[in-house]
Amino acid sequence: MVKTRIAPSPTGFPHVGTAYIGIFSYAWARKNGGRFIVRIEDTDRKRYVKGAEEGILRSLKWLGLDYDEGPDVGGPNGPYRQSERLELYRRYAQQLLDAGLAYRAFETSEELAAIREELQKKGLGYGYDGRARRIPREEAEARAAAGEPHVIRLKTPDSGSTIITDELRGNIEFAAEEIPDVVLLKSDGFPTYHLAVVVDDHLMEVSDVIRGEDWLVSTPIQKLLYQAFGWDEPKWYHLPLLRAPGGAKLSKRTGHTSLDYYRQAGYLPEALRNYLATMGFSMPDGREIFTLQEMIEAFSWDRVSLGGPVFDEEKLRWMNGKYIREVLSLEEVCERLKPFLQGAGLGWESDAYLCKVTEAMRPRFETLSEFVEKSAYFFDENYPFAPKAEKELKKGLRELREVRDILAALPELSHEQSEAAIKEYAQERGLKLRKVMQPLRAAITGSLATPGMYELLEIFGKERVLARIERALQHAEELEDGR
RNA sequence: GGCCCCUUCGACUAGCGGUUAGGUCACCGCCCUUUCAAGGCGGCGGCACGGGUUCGAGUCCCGUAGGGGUCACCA
Repeated sequence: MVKTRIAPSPTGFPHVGTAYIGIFSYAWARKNGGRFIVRIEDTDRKRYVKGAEEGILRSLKWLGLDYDEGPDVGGPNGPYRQSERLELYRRYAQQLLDAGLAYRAFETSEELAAIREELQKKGLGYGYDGRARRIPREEAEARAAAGEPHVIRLKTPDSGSTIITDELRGNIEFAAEEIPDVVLLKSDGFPTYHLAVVVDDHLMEVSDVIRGEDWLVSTPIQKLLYQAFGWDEPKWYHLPLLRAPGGAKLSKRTGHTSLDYYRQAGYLPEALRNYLATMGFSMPDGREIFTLQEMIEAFSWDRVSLGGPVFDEEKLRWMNGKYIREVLSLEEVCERLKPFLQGAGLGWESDAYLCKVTEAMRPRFETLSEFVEKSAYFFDENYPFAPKAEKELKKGLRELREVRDILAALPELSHEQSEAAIKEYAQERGLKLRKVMQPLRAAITGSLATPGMYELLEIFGKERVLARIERALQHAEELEDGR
């Protein structure tokens, strides 16, 4: 059975990179009718951030990546939090020690720094020369028994090479000199990534490891570990890393990397997930808007490209707008807008009203928060007047008063009736339509960028329109006086 | 710097030996139009470079360059 996992570290906010890898892991598992699991890699006590795990799990769910096993849902191979599996790692480290495949090392961090520097001078790329291998077994055990702080290191080959198979790139060969005797168990008794990931992936029966390319060069270490334990290694897939505009790895400095940001900015999880999927994956028919389900159906590794994709928020915005105006139903969009309106302290008289406004605004906003920014005048009678709107008001006072009377004479401001009346008025007076529309628009919205006038009139209704015009007229007078 | 990976328009990508190198975002123009959008139509723009292999290379091989990753008791 195909089993994939996402293994985030709770060291901060939920990262888009986690979601990106998660989407591919999820798709591959579902494609094969397999399982997708979440494991929390919290073995670094220094970098642990309280609440980070919750944020990550919430984000995965938000994106629709439901997992079959995880720290909060359990599963047959738990616990799914590495900090709760320490005994396991110690036991397996001991096993390697007993087999002579690992050894205890007693250098302090200062000594290691010195060794590293020395090796650096000799032009060697990494930081430990394996000197503790020479400590006799009995002596090492005695020192350990006496409580001397130490780590356990993997004994890697002195010569030859290790060849790994990356499913996306083929065989990659690493010379023995490139594979250091890495630490497996730290002096605090916690495992390092290498030990923990191998033990857990094996015990949790992960068959396909899908992760970021930054892990590629550490794969031989893990392969060696699988061999040391006598276990079958999983298939390895290394996805290119997301880049920031300019090419550097996406980071806090170069762009928005927190999933919380995207949620708060009013991006839809469907759109973000869709956009992330296009970072490396493409549909056979070239379509860019597709559901998770459609991705799963069409998914194939030879449709995945290996160049590091640049994350372009501009295009994400476009895609989000596309979802708002073409993918989600109008009712769905209205629902999603509610928390954003509430967050801005705006209320709406009824769902029907909110939906009418949303319908009119639909082609005019690309994120949910943008709707709030551009639509406040629909939800507040004391809307402000933009400078440009004030200018239109002053220029068109006469037309505004006249059109007010025209509208006041109508029984109701339906699209059809308003249009007929306004057009007739403009024609009789020989006015360009915009000469009457712009002052009216400025008056009833305080803005010059709005939906069509007849929709506005219908949405507000006669009473509110007339009240708004009066208020604008008054505002214009105050402007005159102030001058 | 050593090692490893990657390389098609500014960005995301299609292409899997024979294509006028296609699509999307962005940008520009036109249309629609009461404003702003959306939408429609059109345009700009690319196979990093050099060698091979081949009747024929964006597609295969080698080299160079560029970009990225990695060299922790972090993941």
